[in-house]
Amino acid sequence: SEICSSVLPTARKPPRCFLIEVRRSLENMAAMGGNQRQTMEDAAEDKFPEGLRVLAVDDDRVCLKVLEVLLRHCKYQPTMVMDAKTALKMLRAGKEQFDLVLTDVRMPDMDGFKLLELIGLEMDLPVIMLSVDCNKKAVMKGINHGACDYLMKPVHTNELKNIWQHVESRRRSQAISHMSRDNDNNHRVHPGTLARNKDSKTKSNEKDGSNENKESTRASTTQKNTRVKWTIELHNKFLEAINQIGLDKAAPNKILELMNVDCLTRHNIASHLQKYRLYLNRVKPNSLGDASERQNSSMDNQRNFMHNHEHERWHVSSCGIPSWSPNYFSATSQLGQLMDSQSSLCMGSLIHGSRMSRYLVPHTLDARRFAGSEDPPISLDNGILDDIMLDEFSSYSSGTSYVDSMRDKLMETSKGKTPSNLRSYFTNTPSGRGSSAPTNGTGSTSKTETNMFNSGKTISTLSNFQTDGFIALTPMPDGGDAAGILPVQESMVNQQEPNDLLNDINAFSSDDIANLLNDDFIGEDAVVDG
DNA sequence: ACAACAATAT
DNA sequence: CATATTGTTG
Repeated sequence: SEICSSVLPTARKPPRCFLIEVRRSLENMAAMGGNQRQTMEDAAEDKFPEGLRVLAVDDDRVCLKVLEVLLRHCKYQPTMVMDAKTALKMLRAGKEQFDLVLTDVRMPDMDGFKLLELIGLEMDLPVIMLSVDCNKKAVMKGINHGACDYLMKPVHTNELKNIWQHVESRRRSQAISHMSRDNDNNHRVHPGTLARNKDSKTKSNEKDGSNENKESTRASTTQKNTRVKWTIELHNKFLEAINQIGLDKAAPNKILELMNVDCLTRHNIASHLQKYRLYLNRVKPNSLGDASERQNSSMDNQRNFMHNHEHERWHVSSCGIPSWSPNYFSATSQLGQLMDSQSSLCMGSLIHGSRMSRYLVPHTLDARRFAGSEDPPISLDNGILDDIMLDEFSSYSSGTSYVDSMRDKLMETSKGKTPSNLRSYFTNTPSGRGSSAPTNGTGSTSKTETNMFNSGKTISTLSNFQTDGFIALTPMPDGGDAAGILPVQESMVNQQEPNDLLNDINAFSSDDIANLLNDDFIGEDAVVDG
């Protein structure tokens, strides 16, 4: 009970027989995964923290040595590694099992945060950060990235003595989820007494037994249930496949073949396809049009299809942008299809245009490639986007940057349709920012954009800016609407996805907002790491 | 509590 | 394979 109260103070309300159940689950787990865990649970749970398998990473020899000594002093079973990549390799190889990872933050090559992130993506392991840097921002970064603790460097034994709690806590939450499933089964199949159930379990009976085996093996490998993240990239492949086959003929297996992505199964695709079809129905409930029409418009729809997804990591991550609930968009969608198709772009572009992209890597697939290639973790397969990215990073201030040209185009096409003061937004730099800032160009663009579309409303402060402005991007109250933008797309892009350009425009604005917010609210360059 | 997503069951 | 249900997450 002591543990319960200290480790799980905020846990969801515990089921009735919480303690009993937890204990039972733990016993089960120990029994099942015995091969791998013999070291402890099996033997005696009371001296649990002993032998905790800790993987410690630090590039500094001395620190590492000290750490090792301390860890041993705590009777853990430490494995020391000098760099993150090796650590990752070991974890991936899965040859040795670990209960916890302890990593320094500042390391050459791959830093602790990256390691943390990859571990979070690929496996279910508590990670504790170590650093001399005790400023709040750094700590927050660690926490945001999913670290379960952040210890200041020089580390003391007392601190290390406690780290096992994280392991236990995690294990426990696993146990709880198993437990609830067990409960369900029990209630459904035979509402017998607890004792009886326990008996039946030890006998390892047919149905329940197999189930549990599956679960426990999975749990014992410490691999997460591979949950596929349908990133933009993946989804694009998916769409490509569907377009080749034809929506009506598209079936999971065929799609799988065409997509040629090794981390996907037929089921994954089936699931996604299901969601996709539901989505299409939602957007176009009465689409009785012929195939070709459907194809074309599906192109549009597909863009917004993805936009609900990846927000989980996204808002947590760099830039400190407040999260826009994806629902925000859908909730407002009474405004109609037009908005529907455009609003999505915002989200999509957020993902494309900003550094966030690195969170969107389909995990199993290319964590490897990802880890190997240092800088831009993914290459967006779309040429335009690459260009944008380049522009974004290399030629901000140049007079011929993409931004500038876009601004010009926008100016041109929107002449006369927008209030006269619009022009000033294009030419003047936003008041808050120094005119020498490299992001200047984009800054003004975004401001322009939002203001343009918002011309009817008032945006008085930046804080309104981020929400109001974004929504305002889409619904254009009068006939002036997209007309100002679409022609531009056509003239500049001859790709199959004219919306990409629009997308990219938004990408800038989103990124800008990020920057603006950063500068104005956070003051320093937030969490963005090189 | 709820919605969206993805896995899993039918 | 399509569809329904379940589990997980934010």
